Amino acid sequence: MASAQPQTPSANRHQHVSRRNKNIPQHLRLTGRSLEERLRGLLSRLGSEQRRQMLSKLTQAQRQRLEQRLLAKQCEIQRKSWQGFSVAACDEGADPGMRCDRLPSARQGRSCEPCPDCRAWCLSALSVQQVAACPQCPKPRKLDTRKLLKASLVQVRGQKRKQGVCKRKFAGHISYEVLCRAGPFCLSTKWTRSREVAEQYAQVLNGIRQRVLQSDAAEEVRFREAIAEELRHTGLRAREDLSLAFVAHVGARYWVGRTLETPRFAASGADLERGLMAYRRLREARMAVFEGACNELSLLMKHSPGELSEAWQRLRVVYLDIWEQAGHSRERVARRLDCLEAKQRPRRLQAEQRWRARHAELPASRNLVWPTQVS
DNA sequence: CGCTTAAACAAGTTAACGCT
DNA sequence: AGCGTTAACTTGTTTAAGCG
Repeated sequence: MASAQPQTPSANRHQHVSRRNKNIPQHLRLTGRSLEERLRGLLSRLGSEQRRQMLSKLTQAQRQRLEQRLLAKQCEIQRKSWQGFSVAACDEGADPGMRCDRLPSARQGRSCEPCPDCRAWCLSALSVQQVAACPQCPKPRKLDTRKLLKASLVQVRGQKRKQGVCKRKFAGHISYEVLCRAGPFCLSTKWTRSREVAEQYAQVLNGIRQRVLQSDAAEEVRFREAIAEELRHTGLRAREDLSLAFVAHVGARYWVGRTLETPRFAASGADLERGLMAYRRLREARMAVFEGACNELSLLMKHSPGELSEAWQRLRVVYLDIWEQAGHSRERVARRLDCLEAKQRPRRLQAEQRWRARHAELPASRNLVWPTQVS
């Protein structure tokens, strides 16, 4: 029977929570104003199935309040992250010597899509549609995952992001490194504990990148000139101030499932020239076959397996030479290549089988000649 | 349009070095 | 020797774009 005493909304809520608590073990029961904090802690310790069970026992109001807290926290992390710094998702109270982990992502089993406005990820145990409770995105919406992902990407592309500043934790100290891609070259600076210094480095690297992208000269020429011009402009020294270094990449997906990179070279003096020479040699070897975006089958439409194999042998030898000349063990690098090749082999063989099947279906006139064009 | 890759981006790992 | 620090890789993820 209902009490004769008039109850405030909060008293009502409290009684509701208490009824729900009957289904929950004593040590997990939730009461009073510490509800969200305790829930957050508990949920982080539970497995996914237990978490689901736990959440099913909560009231709508409890769930909403919890979600608001969680989303607000996630939004904060994401906001910082998208402002340009990679912010660790670790707890503030974690061991200062611990490395920080990346935020969970789709390929690691993320089961919901990001909020398109604040890019927060809701917990997998919570309903995707509850994203509407996010304080950053007050509009309730039914989530169409495809549209949603597209919208979020547009949003991010529209934002001006400070890219390339990597934040790391070394035994309690935060350090920053700046990385920047300029065409096939990946520039990096030394580590610094100062965020301001890192931002300054990022500006320099971004300046180099812009100059590389704007120039019409040959890749190596514009890279060399961009570094020189930007350093002249800023008054910084490549080696002394930035420890500026770079690696260059060439595609080798068909053979090893990924790009090949040169060893790391200092981006100044003779080392810069050695690095550019290494890249030139790799590039020349790679240019023997088509370089554009294509899958294994498309590549086989342009070159025979024999041609591709020959091209790979040349590229491989050049790659090993470059690493050996840079002071690395040829055997060790070769072993790594072998390992990558072995991983990629089934995929390559499957493509060759598919190609043979398709090749057999083509009219005889199209079977006779291999396209030799390399663009 | 869906699939695939190269390019770009970001973070993890290892090992060497210097300091106490 | 043990520990902190960081250079030098190494690997995973996302984005942009080509192709059937």
